[in-house]
Amino acid sequence: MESTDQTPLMLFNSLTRSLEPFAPVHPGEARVYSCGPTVYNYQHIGNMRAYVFADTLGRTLQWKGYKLTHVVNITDVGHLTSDADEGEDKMERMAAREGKSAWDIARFYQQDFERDLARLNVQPKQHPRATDYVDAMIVWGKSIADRHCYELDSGLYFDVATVADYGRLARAVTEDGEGRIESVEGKRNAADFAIWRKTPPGEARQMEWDSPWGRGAPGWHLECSVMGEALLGFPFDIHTGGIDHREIHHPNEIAQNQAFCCHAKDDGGLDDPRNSGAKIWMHNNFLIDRSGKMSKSSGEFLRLQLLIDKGIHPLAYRLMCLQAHYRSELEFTWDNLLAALTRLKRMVMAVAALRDTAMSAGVVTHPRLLAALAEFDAAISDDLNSPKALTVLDEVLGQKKIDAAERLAAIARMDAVLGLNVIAMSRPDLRLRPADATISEAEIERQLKLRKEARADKNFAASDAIRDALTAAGVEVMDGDPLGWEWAIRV
RNA sequence: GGCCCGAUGGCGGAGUGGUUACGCAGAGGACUGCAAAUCCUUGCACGCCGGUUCGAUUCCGGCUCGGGCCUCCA
Repeated sequence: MESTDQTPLMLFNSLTRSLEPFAPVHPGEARVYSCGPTVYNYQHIGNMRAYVFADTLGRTLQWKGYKLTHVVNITDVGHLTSDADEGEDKMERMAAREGKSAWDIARFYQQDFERDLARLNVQPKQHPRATDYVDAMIVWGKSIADRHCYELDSGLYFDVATVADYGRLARAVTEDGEGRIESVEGKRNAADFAIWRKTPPGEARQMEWDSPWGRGAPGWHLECSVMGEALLGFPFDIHTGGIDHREIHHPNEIAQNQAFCCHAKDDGGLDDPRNSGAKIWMHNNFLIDRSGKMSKSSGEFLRLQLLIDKGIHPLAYRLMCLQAHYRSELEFTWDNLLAALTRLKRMVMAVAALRDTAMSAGVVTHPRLLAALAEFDAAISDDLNSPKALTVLDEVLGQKKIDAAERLAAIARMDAVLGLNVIAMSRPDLRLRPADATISEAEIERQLKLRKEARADKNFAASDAIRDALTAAGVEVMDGDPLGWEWAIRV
């Protein structure tokens, strides 16, 4: 085994706003919980950045030799469209719109979500559903109710003043001020949140359960605390989510965890990393779309399927994400996505050329390659600097004087972290048929055969006419390329 | 109104107290009937004003501009 993975893994902890060395709670293991989607609709490509990030984190932990346990929850309990205890339940609203049950809606969109994960080469993870943990949530609620909660007509509320350091993660003082949070009548603190929401008298919901606080549904922060504890045990190593969760959801989750863990206010608070449930809290920044199509409330929105329909391979999207640091905002543009697709294509071609040369992956012994692996390790160990790690991969691809089998081995190791699957893909895999294509592949091949004959006869007028016709049909002819042709991508 | 962040070449995006990525696009070359694809080479940057420093794109302050969150959101 090469000694290339010696750099300590440094991760940015949002709780302390600083880089910290990863020190596993359980020797040799890494336990990670990533906030998953609410499955009331399709996920847009902005949502998916969080899972590409979480997956890259998981792969990095594996590269470092840790046995990974990774949970991505599925929120299938409908949350209200507003946090002010009013508004519709998102799940039930969509169910009504589509004429299905809320349960069917949840199953359908969970399936779609998991299909997108697979397309992005996200490694399989545990996907617990909130509805399967309602009993556990009630048990949890009962355990903290006396010391930390109070009951109102609308439900059981958590008193954030009962735990130390509330809101440290958010770094924001949310006391009064001119906040726009509409306070629920009777709440002790503006930031108090529901542990359990009672179904209003006279109403009935598709998803509701009996509890000591009446029939209703769990508050939306509770499920993550409960499933995280149930599947990973407190404290676990890393909790991830989108940066938006840093302000409300995760501070509330932490408060619940503190209440569950210690039941005392002077327990060291969040200075003791065991009290927050997870030791490290990581947040990915947003994918920004200036066209405004990232918002689900806008009706039409960008999702992975749309990219695929245009003939853009989903791993180009993954590469686009990896080209930026996860903590930086990333601007989505079609140009940027296409740039990533071109880069991916060239990487795949370069690796395929290596596979043609080398019988099999070799053992990495060349000093330059060992140095490259060390550089790669240093890059990802520096809070997952994937853009830099990618340049190392590019460099190895360009080291044409070094033995192909050795390079293949080094690339395979890097690819296992990046998850781009360049090690196994070949050029035709990237040639996705656009949804609006009209000409068949067989017809394209037939036309190209005719064109080849015309060219052999030096009948260039005929061959150019065929090419023009193919171009009009959205097919790009490439004579000097073994692949022969490609779909033209129109965005 | 409150809290916070950013400003890097045509676009995207790393990084650094002194020589500074990388990708895509562009340019030149090889190849080609032409074009495309591919390969090789390559030009281009660090918002403005001060300060600290031998030296700042990198540190500090101010300004301008942009963005995010405070409301379901990755």
